[in-house]
Amino acid sequence: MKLSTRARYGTRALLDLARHEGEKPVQLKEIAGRQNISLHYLEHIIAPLVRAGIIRSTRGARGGLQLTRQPKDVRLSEVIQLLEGTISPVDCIGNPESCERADTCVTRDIWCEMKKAIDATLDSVTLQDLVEKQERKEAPLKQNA
Amino acid sequence: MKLSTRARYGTRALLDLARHEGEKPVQLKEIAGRQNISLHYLEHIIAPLVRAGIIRSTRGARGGLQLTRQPKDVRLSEVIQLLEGTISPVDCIGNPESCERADTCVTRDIWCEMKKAIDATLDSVTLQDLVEKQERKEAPLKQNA
DNA sequence: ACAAAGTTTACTATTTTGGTCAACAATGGA
DNA sequence: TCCATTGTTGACCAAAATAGTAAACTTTGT
Ligand code: FES
Ligand code: FES
Repeated sequence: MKLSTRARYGTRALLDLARHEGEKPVQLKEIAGRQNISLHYLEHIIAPLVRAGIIRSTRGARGGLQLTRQPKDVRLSEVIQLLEGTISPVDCIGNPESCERADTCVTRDIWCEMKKAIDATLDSVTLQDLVEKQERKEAPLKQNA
Repeated sequence: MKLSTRARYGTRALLDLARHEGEKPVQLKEIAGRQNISLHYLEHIIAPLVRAGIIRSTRGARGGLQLTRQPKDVRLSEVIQLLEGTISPVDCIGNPESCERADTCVTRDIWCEMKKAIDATLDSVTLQDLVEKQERKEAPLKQNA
């Protein structure tokens, strides 16, 4: 029950992108540098997000990445789903055929509830939430003043 | 974010044990047979449960396994914890040192909430719940009569 | 044309998972 | 006492997933 580095790096990259977005696209290289993630590896991680249309990319000189939606409209549930492939603790949730006698299996119901709990948690958080949280954490002096 | 077979097999084995408990110990061989799990593999899976004292084992002729507590006092959270090692989606929940700058990391907070959600779900289910659920599923005719 | 970006494919090393096997230890019964 | 039976342990192994590297390729602005 571990999250892969893809999910963690990807989320951080997306958060980084959200925070540094402006008129101009943000280069993958910058994100990799700031987040201390291998550029080559990050390319692989970002790919599914681009394919899914969460990120728009423009190649060539002065190219880079941009979010296609506002951060408040990007839920972590969707992000993790794309990065992790699936969040199901067991395969038979998605396709009951993977286990024999899935219809009489009682543990399956429990794993199913687990998935729901995870989904609900991730669904309640948007990229905007993360951005705001980060800003609060990075400006503690202002809070105390 | 997948559960290992150890967690799934182990839970099923424990459920099987709870259902077939009587005066005499239940043999690992029987459980393996009923649940269609490799005996040798199941030995390894059961081991941490014995070590943790959830199961009492007696060796030798006519030996076998017995629960040390009533099924209603065995929570899945504890079982999965033992079988899976940890339920944390990331290491830095348990030991914050594993990530650098864990104190300013906002994604960590999210993963932490995920863990809480999972824990809560598993904590709300006991072995007894599973047994009852199973019995309801296996006797649908009686329900309809 | 050229340099600067992202894209894609191929490859690799390491770790985790999911087992198997065999020696061993303890126990009850003949 | 000895043996069959049952659980315990540690060594070992193959396959898959994970994490990462490298390089060729495509697109685009200047
Ligand atoms: S049906 Fe898949 S775990 Fe039981
Ligand atoms: S501190 Fe561990 S994920 Fe950020």
